[in-house]
Amino acid sequence: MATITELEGVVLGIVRSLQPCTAYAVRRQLQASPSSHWSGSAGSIYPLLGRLEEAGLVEALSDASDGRRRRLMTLTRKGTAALRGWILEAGQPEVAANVSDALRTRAFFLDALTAEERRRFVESALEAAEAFHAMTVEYGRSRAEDGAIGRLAALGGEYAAEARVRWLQELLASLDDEDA
Amino acid sequence: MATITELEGVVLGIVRSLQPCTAYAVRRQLQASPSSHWSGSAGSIYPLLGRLEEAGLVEALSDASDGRRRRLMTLTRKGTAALRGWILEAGQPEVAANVSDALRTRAFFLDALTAEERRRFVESALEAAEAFHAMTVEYGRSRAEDGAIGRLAALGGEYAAEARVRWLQELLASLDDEDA
DNA sequence: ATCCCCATGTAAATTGTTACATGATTCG
DNA sequence: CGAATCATGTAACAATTTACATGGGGAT
Repeated sequence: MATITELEGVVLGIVRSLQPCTAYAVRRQLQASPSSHWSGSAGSIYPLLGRLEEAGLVEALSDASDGRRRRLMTLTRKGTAALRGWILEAGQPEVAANVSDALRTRAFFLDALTAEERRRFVESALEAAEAFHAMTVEYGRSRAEDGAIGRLAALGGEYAAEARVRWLQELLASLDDEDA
Repeated sequence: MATITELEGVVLGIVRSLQPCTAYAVRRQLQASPSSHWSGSAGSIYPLLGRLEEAGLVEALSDASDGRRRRLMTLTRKGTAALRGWILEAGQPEVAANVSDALRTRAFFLDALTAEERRRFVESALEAAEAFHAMTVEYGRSRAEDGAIGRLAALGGEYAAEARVRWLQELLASLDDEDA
């Protein structure tokens, strides 16, 4: 069972939760996520689903009953197994280490700025982080409708967003100390 | 000033903090990060620094005084400006939304698993998340030597890792409730 | 009618990964 | 003297982004 990529895992998971569904519905779901890590562009999703189909992980059923041509996707048994395998990789150190945060990344280079710019950075980053946190909360609410697991999964994003706000507040406070 | 990519920003920042330094030193710095988001492979860094050089953001000084041929990189004034511009993008919503976490991503699809598998997922994920948290703490200690800003930046990663552990502990507890 | 959403795709360009290739130095 | 580390690169491949191209349905 050739290992699948992150995006492939996500797409399998979305297809399973919506099946039978169109590629377009998968894209919308991706775009609804507060994280912009994947664009959910047509150029990524259609070729990707084509690969999954060729590999026998999803099956498509063409339908044009209402004039609109569609391809309705479903996971095959093999696809379900691949999805489960991918989820259960979670114990591997590489998976736990696969994190990123563009805001935090920038903070590592703060000494390239003047004290004034630094303050501007932290203030605007804090604002953006708070707005993002609000988005994760909103997203959690929408996910809660899909059951307990959806809510719990979204909670992880809320906690992370919350932690980032707290961190930036402390950064701001320590800049104040510096000035004093 | 054409906007630069995330990895380009990071590389500019690292070069600035170590300059004059080799591409190899930049790679090591990237690889020392607890996050595996970028591999810091030769295949990414050498071409990237080539592009930055061509764009006039970094300058290279060839040196082979001790027999080992090296190219010592320095930021140009233009490179410093680009770095500052990149850092100060932090207020934009897209930057704050540019986050990812492979562990959390998988949790969204937990209902594809049986109750038993779910428990296995959370237990192994928690273990991996704790190990990762320990790595961030260790990393923070090493960064602290480079001054207050380095320590504060690393703290963001620690908080995020901490929040993830907390979240998984709650997930585990809610699975227990479910079983009972 | 016109605009927005549904729906499917392709093409070019960029970016990054793995693997390969080479060679000098340093440490045990 | 052999292994690890320093050091620089390239080649083939994979994956994704942006932009383009097309068309039907439903609402105002």
